[in-house]
Amino acid sequence: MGRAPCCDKANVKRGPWSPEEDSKLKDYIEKHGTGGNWIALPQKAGLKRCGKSCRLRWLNYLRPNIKHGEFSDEEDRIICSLYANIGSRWSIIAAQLPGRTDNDIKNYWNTKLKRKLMGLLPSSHQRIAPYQQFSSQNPSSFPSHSSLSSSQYRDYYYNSSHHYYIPAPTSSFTCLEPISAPSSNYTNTTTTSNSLSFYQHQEPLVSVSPRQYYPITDSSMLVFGSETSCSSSDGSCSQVSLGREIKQEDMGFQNFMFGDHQNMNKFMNINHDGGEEYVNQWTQRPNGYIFQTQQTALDYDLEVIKNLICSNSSSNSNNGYLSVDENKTEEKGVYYNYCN
DNA sequence: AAGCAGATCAACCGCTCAACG
DNA sequence: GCGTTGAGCGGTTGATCTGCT
Repeated sequence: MGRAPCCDKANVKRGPWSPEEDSKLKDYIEKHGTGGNWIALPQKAGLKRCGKSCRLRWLNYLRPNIKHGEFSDEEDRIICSLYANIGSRWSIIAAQLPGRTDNDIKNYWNTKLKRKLMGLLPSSHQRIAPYQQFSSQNPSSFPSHSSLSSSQYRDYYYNSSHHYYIPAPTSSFTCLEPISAPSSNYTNTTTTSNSLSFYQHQEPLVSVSPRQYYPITDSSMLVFGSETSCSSSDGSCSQVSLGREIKQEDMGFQNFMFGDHQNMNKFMNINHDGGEEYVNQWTQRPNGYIFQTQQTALDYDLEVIKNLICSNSSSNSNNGYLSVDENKTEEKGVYYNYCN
C-alpha cells in the first residue's frame, strides 16, 4: 500500500508557473510567511497548486537573494571539491554557495560541469603531484623535481603509461598539491561567520541540542549544522547550515570517513573569510569523537571526480554517493590541497 | 524556412526522515 | 512503539531553447 498523495492531483494545476501565480505566492509569503505548512498554503494563497509545488517555486525562484546565471570558477571549484568528498549531496553543496539552490547546482553539474571535467582530464593522464610518484615511476624522464618550482609542477599532468609529465590544460582547476595527513593534535580552529557552524572544541563534543553536535557513538550519527538550518534545496534557503544528519553508513560514508586511516579522515567544509578559503577537516579521534581541523585549501582530485562520474553512470548501486574503495583509498594515500 | 538533435532547466516524482499524537 | 503527516532531498522528466544541416 503506497502513501496517500500529498494533494488531489486532479484539482491542482501543474506545469510552468504563470507570473500571476508567482505574484500571488510571493505576496502571500511576504505577508504571512509559510506558516510552517506548505500543504495548506496554496489554498490560503488562492492558488490551485500542490503545496510541494509552491514550496519548490518559492525556494528555487521566488525567495529573495536567489542567484541565477553563470557559475563562477570559484563556485565550480567548490562544487567539485564537495562532490569529490560527499557525492551528490546537492543540498549540502548548495549550502556552501549562497544564493544557489541545490536544483540549480544539480542541473549545472549534470549538464555542464560534469562534462567540463570529463573533457578536462584525458583518461590516460593522471593529475598527480610529482612527489607522489617520481620515485616509483621513471624519475629520469620527468622534469626533475628541483627543476620544477611548485608553481610549475602544478601545471603538469603525469602520463602514467608513458611516465612523463605533460602540460596541464589551462583551466580553473589547477594547482593541486599534496597535503599532509591531518594532524593528530586536537587544537581548536576558528570558524567564520559565513561558514557552516561546526562546533569546534578541544573537549569531546557533547550533545548540545538536537541538530547540533554529538559525539560519535556506536550508532554514529554525525550531525551538521544548527537549528537555524536553511539550506537550499529543491530547495531550501541559502543560509549556510546543515540540518541533516549524516549517518556513517549513509552513502559509503563510513568508508569515506573512517575506512582508510585508523583515526583520521576528513570531511570538507569550505569557508569564505575575506577571500581566503579554508577547508575544515573532520578527523576522528581514537576515542571516537569527531573534531575538525582547518586547512587553507580546497580539496579534490579530478581523477577521483572522474571515477565518480564514471562509476555513477555505469552503476547506480551507490545511489550516486561517493563510495570509496578502501584499498584504493589506502593505495592512494595522498590528499591534494588547493592552493593559490 | 523547416526539421532535427542536443542542451538546458523548471518542475515533478517518489522516497526518507523527523515530528507529533 | 506505532501510524500519520509534512518537509526535505535527489533523481528524473519533459517543455523549451539553441544551433546545426
